[in-house]
Amino acid sequence: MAGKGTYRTRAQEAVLNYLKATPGKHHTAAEIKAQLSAKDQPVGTATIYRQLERFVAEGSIRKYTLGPGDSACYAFVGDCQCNAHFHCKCEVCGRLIHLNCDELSEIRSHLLEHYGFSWNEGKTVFYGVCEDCRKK
Amino acid sequence: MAGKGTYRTRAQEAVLNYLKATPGKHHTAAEIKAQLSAKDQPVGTATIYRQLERFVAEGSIRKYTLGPGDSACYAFVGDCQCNAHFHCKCEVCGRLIHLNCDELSEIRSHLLEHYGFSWNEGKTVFYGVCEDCRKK
DNA sequence: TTGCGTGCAAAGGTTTTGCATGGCA
DNA sequence: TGCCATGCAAAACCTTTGCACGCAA
Repeated sequence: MAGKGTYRTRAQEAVLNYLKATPGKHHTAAEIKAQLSAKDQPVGTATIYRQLERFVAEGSIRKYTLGPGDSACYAFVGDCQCNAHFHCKCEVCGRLIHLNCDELSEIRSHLLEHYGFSWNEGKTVFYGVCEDCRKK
Repeated sequence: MAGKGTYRTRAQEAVLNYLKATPGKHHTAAEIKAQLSAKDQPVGTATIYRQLERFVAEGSIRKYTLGPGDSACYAFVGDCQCNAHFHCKCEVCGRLIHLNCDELSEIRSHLLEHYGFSWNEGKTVFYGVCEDCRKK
């Protein structure tokens, strides 16, 4: 009884390598499927979702959700200190911004102190509109 | 040619009044439909979505999206728009906590001022672990 | 009367699940 | 060989859209 996530398979590597090739850049499930097919490494839709789910749980990749009806985005997380800073995602151009900010760190203690909520900064994404897109 | 949003109808009032009854509290479209049916004021699903869309555009209510697959939430907004509404989702029990907190509102101006990032609070969810689950 | 609002049903899109087959160890 | 992983198809899910009828003004 090896348990889940034991085997290393072709489809598994294909998905992870694809995301690994562009760290920090986000891709939808449909996009991944299309790209892998173009590379002669076709992977079934269900498998892609299952792998993505696994990688997210492992912490190798991160999931960004925009809203119902829209598709979710996934991006590779390097061994970079992504857990130590904050992410802002632009809803217009899709850009992902990384911030190191002590003032925002205060939110953490505030939430814990006043609401008993232990904030996982690494998994939280601030959605909004970035400077460039706002100028237009 | 009166234009859209001209008529005041039974279904329209029913939806708005339901949300108005619990300001700040969030409800899904399905929940609204079920509750109105229970009140002998049944409203079609499509109509509910159409009304919600209108009220959101008008600014009377607010839409919160959690993620693809999940349903969107809608809540009545009082006259004070300074009081932002934040969401914390527990990764353990899945509970959604919504809080009004002026201190957190400062994040918004901070992000805008220092990074030119216009934060969409409604779409942002803080992930972490809630008080109850942390005690275990 | 005019034409907006409604309701039903069907479509649209993303994600999940069932089940038999294929592949890793 | 023993299971896990895969893939196809179908289901589940939320939301939107088309169309004819009803209702507000």
